[in-house]
Amino acid sequence: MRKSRQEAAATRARIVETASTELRRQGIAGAGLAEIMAAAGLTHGGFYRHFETKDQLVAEALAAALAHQAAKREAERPPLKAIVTQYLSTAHRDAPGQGCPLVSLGAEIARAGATVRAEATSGFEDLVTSLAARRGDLSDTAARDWAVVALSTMVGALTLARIAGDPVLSENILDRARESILQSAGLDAPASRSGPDCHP
Amino acid sequence: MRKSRQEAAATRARIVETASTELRRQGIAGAGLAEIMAAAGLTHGGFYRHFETKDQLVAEALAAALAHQAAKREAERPPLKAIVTQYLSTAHRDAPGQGCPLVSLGAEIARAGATVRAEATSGFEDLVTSLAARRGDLSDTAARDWAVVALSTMVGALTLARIAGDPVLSENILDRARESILQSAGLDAPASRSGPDCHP
DNA sequence: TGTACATCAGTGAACGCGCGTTCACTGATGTAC
DNA sequence: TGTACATCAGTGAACGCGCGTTCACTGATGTAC
Repeated sequence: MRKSRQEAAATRARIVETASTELRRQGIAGAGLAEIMAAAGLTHGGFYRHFETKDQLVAEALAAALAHQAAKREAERPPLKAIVTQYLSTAHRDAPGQGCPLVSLGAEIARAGATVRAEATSGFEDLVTSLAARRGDLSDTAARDWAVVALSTMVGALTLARIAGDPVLSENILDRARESILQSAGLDAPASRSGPDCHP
Repeated sequence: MRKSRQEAAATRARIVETASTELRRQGIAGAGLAEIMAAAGLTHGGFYRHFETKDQLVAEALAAALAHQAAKREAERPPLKAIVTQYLSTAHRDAPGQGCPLVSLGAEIARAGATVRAEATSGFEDLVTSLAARRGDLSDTAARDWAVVALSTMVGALTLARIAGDPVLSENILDRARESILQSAGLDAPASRSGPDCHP
């Protein structure tokens, strides 16, 4: 049953990829190794041919999730407005398995070991840098300061939007956060809450 | 070994209180019933004299945590600046067991059942109302909109500050978020990053 | 007010279950000659 | 290039452990007369 080195490497990458989705979907404590391996089309016994512990897989899956999103930003080079709008969309809210791990795993990362936290911090820095780089109108320092606050708002709003049961409230949180960030970046006129037809 | 009704009610309240700390400290999945009961000075067998399931305890403990903080705001009536400053303090960051459950349990609440999410949503609304009520300079609608964004920033910044391993980075996140929120409320002059003595 | 009995808060042992981890085994791959 | 043997990716069963939950039991509390 031995597989070639190439196949084994592909299997390993598939486990990391599957884990990065399952962990974001169910949380670190909520996603079991047997479940992850089954989702990758394998039995759980083979896990330790590739990883030393679950913690190692968690760290690699988190890094993969962050790297995947960083690579996408690097390839597509979306403008600031697109990044913020996509982050604060209902699509992102409803697909935690493909979304930002800082939100889906936030509190669990904060409780995790140094390796996992270091990966998350590195991903945080990448995101801040990506946002700041799109504020050509500001000095580097001011751009970074702005980006730290913008990302905080994005992470908090997405967390709260996922908690809110009422869809109207949930969308309202996303909308207000998006408006505020875009406005603070000079990308959006202050919104008229009642729409263009409020005066008869 | 039977206890009086008064003692039993006190025991029940003690379990909820202990759980509200342990759950925030270790997460919903991370805090076991035996551990919570032991922390409350009891054996785990008696748990089901007071609660039907762990989920019921989680919902009550979450409600208790949120109600405790709301009662404190109601009693002390802190000004807006105090609320924001305390929320975004290193003390709050370093004491998740006593802190805002929307941060320590955020993603887990989002995955939880309707009861738990409804409690969290109600606590979120209370916080938004508390913040908005302190913006006498704005209309009700504008105040609420501002409060939703401010709370998003607070939740996100505290989450990220707990993830960051580097204490300098962690405090920087809290500081930038606090400055931004206070400035947007007209409570703080735009900070000079280099301090008052930068010019010799 | 005192007595007899039912209630039930809390204990401690046990339940089945799924967890992360280990291991004997299989058989195709990789290596040495 | 072909053969002999070592390696090891993946399987499937098993490990100990802690989980949420159940239960027989104890004895003080609450209730009925």
